[in-house]
Amino acid sequence: MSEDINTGNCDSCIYKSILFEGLSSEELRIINHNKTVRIFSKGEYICHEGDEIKRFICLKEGLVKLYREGKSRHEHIISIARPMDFIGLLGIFSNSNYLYSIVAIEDSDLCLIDLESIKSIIKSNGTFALNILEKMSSVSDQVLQIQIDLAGKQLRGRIAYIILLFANQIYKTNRFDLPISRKEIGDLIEMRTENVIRILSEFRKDKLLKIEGKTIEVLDMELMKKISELG
Amino acid sequence: MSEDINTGNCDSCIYKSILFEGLSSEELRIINHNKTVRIFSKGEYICHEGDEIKRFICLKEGLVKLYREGKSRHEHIISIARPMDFIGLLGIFSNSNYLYSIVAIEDSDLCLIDLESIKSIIKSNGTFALNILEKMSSVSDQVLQIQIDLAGKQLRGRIAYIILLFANQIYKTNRFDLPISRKEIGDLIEMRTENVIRILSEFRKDKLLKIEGKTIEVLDMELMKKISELG
DNA sequence: CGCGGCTTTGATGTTCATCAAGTAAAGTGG
DNA sequence: CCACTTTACTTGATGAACATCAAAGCCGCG
Repeated sequence: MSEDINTGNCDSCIYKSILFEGLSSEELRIINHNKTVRIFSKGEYICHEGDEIKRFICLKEGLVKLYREGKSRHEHIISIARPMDFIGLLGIFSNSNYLYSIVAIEDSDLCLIDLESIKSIIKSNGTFALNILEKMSSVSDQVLQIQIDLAGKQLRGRIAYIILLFANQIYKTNRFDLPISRKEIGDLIEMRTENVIRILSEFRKDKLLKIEGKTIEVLDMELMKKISELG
Repeated sequence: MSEDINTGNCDSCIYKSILFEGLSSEELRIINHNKTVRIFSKGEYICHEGDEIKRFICLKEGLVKLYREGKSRHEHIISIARPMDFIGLLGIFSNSNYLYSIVAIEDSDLCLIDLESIKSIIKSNGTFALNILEKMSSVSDQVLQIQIDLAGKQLRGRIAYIILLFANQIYKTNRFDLPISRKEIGDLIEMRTENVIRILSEFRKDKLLKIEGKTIEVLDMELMKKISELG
């Protein structure tokens, strides 16, 4: 990783006040000296399923997908994560190797912090420990919640659910550019590409959505919510 | 809860060496004074979806199911948990109220520890904090893993998966009594009761299983594994 | 310019939920 | 303890939902 850089100190980091609040200057120094900051290009792997977990992954800017290769079938996307989603916490304290791969789906700005340093600070700083605990609990909840929500729905409901997730959670606007392909949507909500397309077309014909390539606009938010909930 | 009791000190508890190892005698005293030990009968609720989370739930003996009421559909069982599964850790640090209900499906021996006491010890004891972190990471992983595994399978594969989970993970024997009804199996792996029965019958006809009411015996473990993986 | 991956639509068959109907088992009240 | 009610279990038939197959247009990239 010759292109690794270590610029800026943690004072200017968005995570300073959220994750590292209350750390002593010595603890911050440890973090600062054991981190790597780097931009990952769209499509680049941040970690591979099976790799040893050595660093705590912090997404500062961008968008990533976290997925697992199915043994029998195609890949299954577990989560699309933004900064502040703390997706890097998933499973890192119970496994020595990653159970999934993480790939940048937009150019992304990452901070990789040595995991042993994090652990040593957890041991010495209870407030930090509780903070990490809360974040981990939260990210696990969120990811699990989505899996459970999707499990009970049929295709139209799943598409509505994921469209709303992009519109309300990720981009916070009715009109946005899908960051992933139709095929990847299928991998995310467990359905065939053809059916993703078919149902998007149906929603277009029913004036629920306006679709231009990757650009989606939600026209009837209320009906969309109903389909998502009941579907 | 007039029947609450607080018998035995933590020294004789199965969790002593696993969860509370390294606690000072003062910390153990806090736990001991802020816990409630009680037997919950089969069918009894341990917590309800929506209840405020006040206590850390420790399953000492027995079997519980953790589930969520679907808004539109029937209930969805998230996990069947034994002692040592640390199911009580799911979501308790990120929510003030339970996202699910927990019910005893066998007579179960529980220890309920005041959550604030646990949190205060986390703050003062880093090793304990890291220990909790590992257990939480582990239980989240396990639960999520099952949801993801099931998502990609069709009915025969799901039934095989859940039968193997009971045989290998929970009871660790080829022959066991199902602790839940056919309907509950359906709620656990997201399929209709009728199809649970139908596929169990198929497996019986194909000499994969021997079935007598609730008693199940796996006759062909290898083929079962294949169906589970490929299904 | 041609190749491969993404997108789209249509046709077809499989998988599964739903409906229906009946038997067995388990709890309930007199 | 027995009639009664309810709940669990089981099988078959039917249609809806969905995967799969096929074919063609599109787009970006070497």
